[in-house]
Amino acid sequence: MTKHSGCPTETTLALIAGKWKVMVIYWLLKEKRRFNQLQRDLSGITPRTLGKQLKEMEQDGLLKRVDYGEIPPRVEYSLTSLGRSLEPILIAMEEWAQLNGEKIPARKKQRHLENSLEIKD
Amino acid sequence: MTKHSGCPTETTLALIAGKWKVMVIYWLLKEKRRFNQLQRDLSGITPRTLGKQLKEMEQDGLLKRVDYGEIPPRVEYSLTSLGRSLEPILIAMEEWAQLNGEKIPARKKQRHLENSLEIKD
DNA sequence: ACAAGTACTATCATTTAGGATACTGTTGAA
DNA sequence: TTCAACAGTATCCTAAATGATAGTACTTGT
Repeated sequence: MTKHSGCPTETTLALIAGKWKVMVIYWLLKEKRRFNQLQRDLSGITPRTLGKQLKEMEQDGLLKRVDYGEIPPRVEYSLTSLGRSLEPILIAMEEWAQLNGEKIPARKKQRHLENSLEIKD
Repeated sequence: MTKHSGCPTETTLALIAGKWKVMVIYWLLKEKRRFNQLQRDLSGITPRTLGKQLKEMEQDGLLKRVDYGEIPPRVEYSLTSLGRSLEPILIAMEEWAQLNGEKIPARKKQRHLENSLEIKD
C-alpha cells in the first residue's frame, strides 16, 4: 500500500525511483541534451530503457522534449522547473550518503557472499 | 539497481526504495513496534514481504531488531539513529509533493484508464 | 480440547523493470 | 556507394520484487 496510498512521500519517491532517473536529472541539470548524447553520458543504458525513462519523466512533467522536426532528427531534452525543483532533495540525499555512508553495511556484497556459499554447499 | 554507480544519491535512494520501507519508517518514527503490529499498520503487506523489508533495513543499519527470547515470541523493531536521520529527507519529499502535487500529471491513473479501455475493447 | 496469537519461513506464482538484439528511414560524409 | 549518425521502436528474454497460501512451535485464553 505505498503508491496506492496517498502518501506524498511515496509520490515524490516514485518520480525518481527509476534505475537511471537520478542520473538523467543530474546530466540535464548541467544543460539540455539530445537522446544519443544522454545514452553516451549514462554509460550502459540501452536506447529502449532510456526512451522509457525519458517518456515517463516527460509524462510526470519533470522534463520536456523538443523535436525540431529536422532530418537527421534532432530532439532535445531539458528539465522543466518542476524537474529542477527536485534538486534540493537530490542534494539532501547526496549529502546524507556522504555523511553516513560509512555507517551503511554493504548489503549487496553480503548477499553475493551468501549466494556463493550456497552454491559451494 | 542504481547502486552500480558510486553515486551517493542513489545509495540513499536504494535504502528507501522498497515498496513499504517509507511507511515502515513512518510507523517506527512514532514508536517501536512488533512484527504483527507492523503488519496490521501496513494494511495489505504479507508477512513474507514484511520480513524481507525489515531484514534488509536491519542489514542496512536503519533499524534494530530485539528478540526477547520469550514464548510466545516477542520481537521489537525500532529505528537506529541512522534510520531516524532519514526523517528530514522524507519530510522534504513529503513537502515537495504537497507543494507540487497538482503539477504532476497522474501517470498511474492514465495507465489505469488505458487498461480499462483495453478491457472494454 | 480447541482456537487464537506470536514471529516468522517455505513454496509457488505473478508482475514489473530492465537488458539484448535487431531494425526503421533519412542524410551527409568517406 | 557504402557507412555512420540520428532518435528512436519492436520483439524477446531474464532477473528481481512482490504476492498468495500454507505451515512451524509454542502458549494463553475459553
